[in-house]
Amino acid sequence: MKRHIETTQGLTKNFFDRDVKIVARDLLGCGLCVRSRQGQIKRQVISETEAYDGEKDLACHASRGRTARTEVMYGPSGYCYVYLCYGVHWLLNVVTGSMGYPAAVLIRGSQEIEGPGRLTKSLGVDGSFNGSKLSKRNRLWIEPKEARVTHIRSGPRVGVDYAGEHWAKVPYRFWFSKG
DNA sequence: CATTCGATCGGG
DNA sequence: CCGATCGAATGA
Repeated sequence: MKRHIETTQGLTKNFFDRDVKIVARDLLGCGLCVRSRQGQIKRQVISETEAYDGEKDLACHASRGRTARTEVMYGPSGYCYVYLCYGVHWLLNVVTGSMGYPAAVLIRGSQEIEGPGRLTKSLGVDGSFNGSKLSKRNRLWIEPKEARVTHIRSGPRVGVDYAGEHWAKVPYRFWFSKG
């Protein structure tokens, strides 16, 4: 009998408790869901992600150590790291891996909406979700992919040219196309 | 304090 | 191509 727990509670800790690159790939095709206070549910199929992998990763916010902002990334996996970018856009990340190891996946886009800032705006995700656990109870969760995602591509992350020769070019950006 | 600079977006 | 816009990080 197929367990019903995944579709009722969304992805759980064992999913996020893995290497951030694996999680970033595996999130492609999954459903990012938000329930408004009025009870309306919006669902977007994740189509593009980026992995930020620990203090050694010069593009990762945690590369400058533990601060009030990066604290969430050091905590347990499955929690949201939401921060304001360029003073305008809220960007949504999901903490992954072991407790104490700062890593997170940036959700960059869905099949309908391209762009990390546009996606959060459309879903109504803002800083108030920072530090919250992904769960239906907290109005933000991710459902497992329904179909197998093929044609996964990878390449350098966006906007991290400052991160040095290696980390600026490492292929930690993942996306898939319908082709 | 003062200054710099982004994991971006939309408009011209 | 460029300006908007603001908080985190850095340095004096």
